[in-house]
Amino acid sequence: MRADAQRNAEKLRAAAAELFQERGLKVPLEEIARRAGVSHGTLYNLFGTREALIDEVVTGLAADRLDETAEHALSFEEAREGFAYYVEKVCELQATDPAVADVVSGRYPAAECLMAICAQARDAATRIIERAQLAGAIRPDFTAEDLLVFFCVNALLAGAVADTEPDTWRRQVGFLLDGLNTETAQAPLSVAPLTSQQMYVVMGRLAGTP
Amino acid sequence: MRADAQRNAEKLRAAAAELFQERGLKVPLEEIARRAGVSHGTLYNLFGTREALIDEVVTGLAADRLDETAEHALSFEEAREGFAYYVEKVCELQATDPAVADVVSGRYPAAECLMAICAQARDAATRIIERAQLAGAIRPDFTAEDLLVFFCVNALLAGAVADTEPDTWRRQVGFLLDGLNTETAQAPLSVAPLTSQQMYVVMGRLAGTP
DNA sequence: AGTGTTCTTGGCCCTTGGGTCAATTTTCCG
DNA sequence: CGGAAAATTGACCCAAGGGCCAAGAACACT
Repeated sequence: MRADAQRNAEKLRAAAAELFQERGLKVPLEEIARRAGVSHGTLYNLFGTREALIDEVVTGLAADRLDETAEHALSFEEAREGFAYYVEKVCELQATDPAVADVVSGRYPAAECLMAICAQARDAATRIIERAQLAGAIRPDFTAEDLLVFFCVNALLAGAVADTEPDTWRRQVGFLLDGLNTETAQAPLSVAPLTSQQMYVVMGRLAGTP
Repeated sequence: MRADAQRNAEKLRAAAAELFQERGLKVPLEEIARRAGVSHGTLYNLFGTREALIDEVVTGLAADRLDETAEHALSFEEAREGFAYYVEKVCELQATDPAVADVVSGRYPAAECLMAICAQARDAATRIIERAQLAGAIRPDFTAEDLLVFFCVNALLAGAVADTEPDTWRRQVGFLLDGLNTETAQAPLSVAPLTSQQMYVVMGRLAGTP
């Protein structure tokens, strides 16, 4: 790869990272090219698809913060508090960074690294949920799939309110957390939980991958 | 208005009602015209905008069923049961009829009748919630705005799962209902409820009216 | 039936965004 | 420095949808 191409790729990665964080992963490629100061043809030359570009920058965008959050959640003495922390913190990350919202929502299933991070989030959720359930802190019929679907939905809500009421999503999170307590009346759920595959399908549709 | 124009308008209303129920209020106008057997130019002639067309058919599409649901909810002896019935039933209507989902979500704020129905739903929600709160059945900090926002979010979820897992939304509804019980631990909410105006803005954005 | 009014038609333009490609420019290396 | 190889450019194409409008068809009144 020639030196100028190398430089352009770097500029594009930087511009993409910025714009992804500002406006989410579906920002027009053309704008990324513009911010990088190259023509959009060059972007297609160097990366080919949006997914490839995502894969090169998304780790730095989201993985670290998500991992940290999960780790910290598991370090709480009280499993319930750890769980509540995890849910709120992930939602907060989504609300403050559209790129994280899109990553957690598994938008762009064709982006391998993205989906890896998404799967990782699912695993972390499983561990945190199971720990809380073993401690008798949250209802036993709540699954990681339920939580990830909730995250997707929260991403939409948080995105919708970002510039006017940036914190309303916290109310819905509050209702959810209270609905998961073991003490709650807990009318048994009438519907089976989603499988992992079903969850990915649902998330894809929620994110609008037609 | 000439007789043929009258006939065409009727055919268009019928086609619109059908397609709105099948695919939601944002179905391409061009398809409505095609199903009605006229050119899309005619549709623009007779109605001008999508909103005008919506206004002429939406009452029949949604108002009756929503009213009935609210009325029935208020006829329960137990306020809590009435409330739970209302939430589940509205969500079910949304899940089985994309047009209802769009109406409740207040998509197309420019459509007067639509917004009237939406406001009516909000009033009904207020009455049902207040009754349940007076009976001590649900938490006092839950507002009609919270519920309408939840409905919007549910509309998105239900739409996303309609053809594969048409009932998953019931799980999230179950969590919400359990989260609203008065017995629940009820960590106080950290965020103020939305005002009515704010709610409409949020709903508009959720529905994707840019 | 004639004739003026009203409707319909379908082609055309606009916008957004993804994607392609021939011609041009830049780089690199002998 | 010169020329081959590599990269860049920006014009162009496509698709979906909304919307406009001049020409022609249908209607209705006399």
